[in-house]
Amino acid sequence: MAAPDRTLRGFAGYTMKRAFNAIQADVNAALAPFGLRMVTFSALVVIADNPGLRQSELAEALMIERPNLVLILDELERAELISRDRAAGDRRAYELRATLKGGRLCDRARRAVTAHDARMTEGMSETDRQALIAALRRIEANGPERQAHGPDRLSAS
Amino acid sequence: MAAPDRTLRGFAGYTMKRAFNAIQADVNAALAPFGLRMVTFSALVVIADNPGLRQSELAEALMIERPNLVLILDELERAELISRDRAAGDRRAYELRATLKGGRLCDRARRAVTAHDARMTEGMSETDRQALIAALRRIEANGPERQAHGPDRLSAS
DNA sequence: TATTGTTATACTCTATAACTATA
DNA sequence: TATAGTTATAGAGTATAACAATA
Repeated sequence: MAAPDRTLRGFAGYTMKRAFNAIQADVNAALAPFGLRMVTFSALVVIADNPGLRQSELAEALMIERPNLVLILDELERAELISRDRAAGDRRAYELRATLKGGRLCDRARRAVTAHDARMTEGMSETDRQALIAALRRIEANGPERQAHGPDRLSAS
Repeated sequence: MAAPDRTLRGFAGYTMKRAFNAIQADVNAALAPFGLRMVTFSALVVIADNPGLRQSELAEALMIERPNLVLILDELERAELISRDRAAGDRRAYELRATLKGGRLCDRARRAVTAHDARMTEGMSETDRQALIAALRRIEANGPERQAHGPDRLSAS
């Protein structure tokens, strides 16, 4: 008998949801030894790559609502992986930086995630893997446009 | 300046999460006029394609835990899109079927989702689209093996 | 007045244990 | 004893409103 979900398999969304579930389970298992989850790893990498980044900039980069980012950063700060320092020019804001410990953990976790990524894309050529990422970015770009950061063009009701 | 998340962009998982978020928002918008969500649509399609399917079989096909499926089916049943009939041979089980109304709505919703899928993959060739789905299935297959449905081979602790 | 970070809160999704009725 | 469906519940993840401090 054919697979019960054969119709759904023709849709990119359904197949992507199943693939992402597999990825998420695997990457969280890969990150657990470091005390990280997918979202805390993502935040740590972006902070390490962009010293002095503000929380609101990080929230925008990761498409996380500001309130939800607070607990994520609390977790990283409690583990002494990042620091929140008052910004010099604007005393409302914090500048985020990875600590020495955070930078080291980030490097090790990155290698673990690189190995995880290779495991999940096993059997695909590097060209296929790049094509996959390009297709995913295309889909993201085709999605409903995010609210612009500039002055708003639509007057809401 | 480079994108703050440039490192993460090299990982399939991060880019897939963002692409899936875009897809989910768009498909739910496409399904809202039908009173459906992604998961209720998926359940309805599989039921329509497999008349007489049991709840546990549907749960396995969609990788939804049985308890979570109950409310989804309650919702479809309340909307008179599916029926739950006691199975003839096994009075514990229910046989799921789409009602006439459910079948019609399913057809219309499928067309809307097909249009949504085309919108999200706009700019990609049909070959690229098929390659994307193949890559996603490969990733799913590379994931942690699901528990087998046959006799278990591992004795749990 | 607007913005940064925060608190409180609510809603969805998901996972597990335990129950019932059947087998 | 095991299975199908159910109930209750708890944990994530995510979204919005409102606040204090600052601009």
